[in-house]
Amino acid sequence: MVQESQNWQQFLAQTQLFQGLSRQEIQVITQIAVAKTFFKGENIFWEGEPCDGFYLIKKGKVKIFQLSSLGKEQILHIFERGGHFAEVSAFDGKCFPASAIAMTRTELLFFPRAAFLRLLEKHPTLAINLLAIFARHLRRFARLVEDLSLKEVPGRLAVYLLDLRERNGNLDLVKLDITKSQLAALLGTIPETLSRVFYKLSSDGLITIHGSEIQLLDLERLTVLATGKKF
Amino acid sequence: MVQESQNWQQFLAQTQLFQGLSRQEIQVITQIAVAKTFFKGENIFWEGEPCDGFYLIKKGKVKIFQLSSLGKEQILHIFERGGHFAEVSAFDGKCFPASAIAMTRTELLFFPRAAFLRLLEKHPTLAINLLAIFARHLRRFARLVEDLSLKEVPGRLAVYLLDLRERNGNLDLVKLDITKSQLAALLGTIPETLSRVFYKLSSDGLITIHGSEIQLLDLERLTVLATGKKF
DNA sequence: CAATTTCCTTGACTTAAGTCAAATCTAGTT
DNA sequence: AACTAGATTTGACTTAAGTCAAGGAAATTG
Repeated sequence: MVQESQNWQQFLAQTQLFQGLSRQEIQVITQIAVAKTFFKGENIFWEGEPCDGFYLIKKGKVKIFQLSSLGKEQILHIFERGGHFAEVSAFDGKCFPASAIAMTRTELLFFPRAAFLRLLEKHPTLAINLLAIFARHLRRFARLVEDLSLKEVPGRLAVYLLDLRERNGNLDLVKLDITKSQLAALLGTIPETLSRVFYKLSSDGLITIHGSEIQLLDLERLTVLATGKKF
Repeated sequence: MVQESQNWQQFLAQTQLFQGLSRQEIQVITQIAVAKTFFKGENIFWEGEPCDGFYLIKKGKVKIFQLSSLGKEQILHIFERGGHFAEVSAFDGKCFPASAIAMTRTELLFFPRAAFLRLLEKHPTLAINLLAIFARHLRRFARLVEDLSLKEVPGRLAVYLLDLRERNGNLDLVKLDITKSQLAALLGTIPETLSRVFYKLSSDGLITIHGSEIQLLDLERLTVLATGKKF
C-alpha cells in the first residue's frame, strides 16, 4: 500500500472528486484510502445495509442497481475507472439506497466515512467538487424518471442509442458496451421486451443489428422516438 | 423590500439551506434576494429553459413536474413554505430539468445565480447545507425510480399512504393534501387508474375512503404491498 | 476444441395500465 | 341557491409490456 501510493496520487488528482486539490491535500487523501479488490460478480454492498464509506474505481466496472422482490433489476448506473459511488450514503450516513456488484474483476479505493467527512470540512474545494458530482447525479436521475414514467421502451432505447452515438464521436455505427440483458435492466425493462423492440426498430428501418453492433439508419426518426413525440 | 427584510431574516435562518449561518451572512443573503409573486396555476419556469437562479418559497405551494409530449404529467416533488427548488440548475448553470407551476398563490424569493455562486464560495457552511439538500433529493429520486420501475400502482399508492400516515403522527386516518389527479401524477399514473386502484384496495379491505379522507385498515397488508412482495 | 454456461431470441399467453367517452360529483363563486 | 369549472368515477376497449417456456447463438473455460 505504501509503495503504491505514488501511482495513486496522480490517478486521484485526475478524478472529478479530487481535481483541483493540492499535492499535499492529495497526499492526505491517499493516506485514508484503503484498497479493496472484488471478483467478477461479487457483491460490494446491498441496498439497505449501513454505509461506512464510499468507493473510487481504480480498475473495473461496477453496477449500481435495485431489485424488486420478484427479481426484476433496475440499473441506476454503471461506473468505470475514475468513477466513484456511494458518496451520498457516505455523506449523510444513511443506508445504501441501492446495491453494488463488480461486473468485472475490480480494484477499488475505499474511503471511510469519518475521515472523508473531516476532509470535507477542511477543504472547501472538495465540497464544491462533491456538489458538482451530486448535481450530475441529480440530472441523471431526473432524466431516468422522465424516461421511465413518460416514455415507452422504444423511446428509451432510442435515447440510449443516440447517447451512445454521441459518446462515440457521432459515428452512426455504435457498439453496445454491455450485454443486451444489462441494457434491458438499464432501460427499466426485461430482455424479452428489449429483443422485440430491437426487432421492431430494425423492421421499421431505423437501425440494423449485427450482434452488439448497431447501425443507426434514420437519426431523424430515432430522435422523434427519443423525444417522445408520437410520429 | 427594505422594510420587509427584517421579517425575511428570521425566516431565512430557519430554512435548511441557510441554517447555521451567522446574522451577518443572512443579511448579505437578504440583499441578493428578489421577491416574486405568482398566481395560482401560473408557470414559474418550463423544462428546458435556461436557469438564472433558484427560488425559496415564502408562501404557497409549488409543483415540480415533467410532461410527456402526449400530455402525461410526472410530478417530481411538491414544495411548500421554507422549501427551495432549482438549486441544481442554479449551481451548474444548465437548463431546468423540469417545469415549475404555482399550485396556489405563491410568494417566492428569487436568488440570482451569480450572487448565489459567490456566496457559495465564500461560505463553506452554505456548501455543506447544499450538499445535504442535494443528498436528500438524490435519495428521493432513487426511491422514485425504484417505485416507478419495480412496483405497480397499488404498491406505489401503499407507499404513499403509509408515508402520509407517518408524516401525520401515525394516525390511521389520513387526509390527502393534494387532489387525487395530482396524486396520480405523483405516482406516475393517471386519475382513472388511481381511482380503480383505490377501489381495489378498499374492496380488498385494506382501506376505506370518504372523499379525501382515507382510513388505513390493514397496515400489515399495506406494508406488504408497499415493499413489493406479492402476497 | 469440446463443453458448459450464459445470453439472446421467439412464440403463445396473460395482465397491468392506458385511452376514450360519458356520467357524476364537488367546491368555489356570483 | 344556482352556476360553473374541475375533479372523480365508471364502463368498454386497446395496448404495451410482462410471464413462461423452449430453442438457438455466443462466449468462456477447462
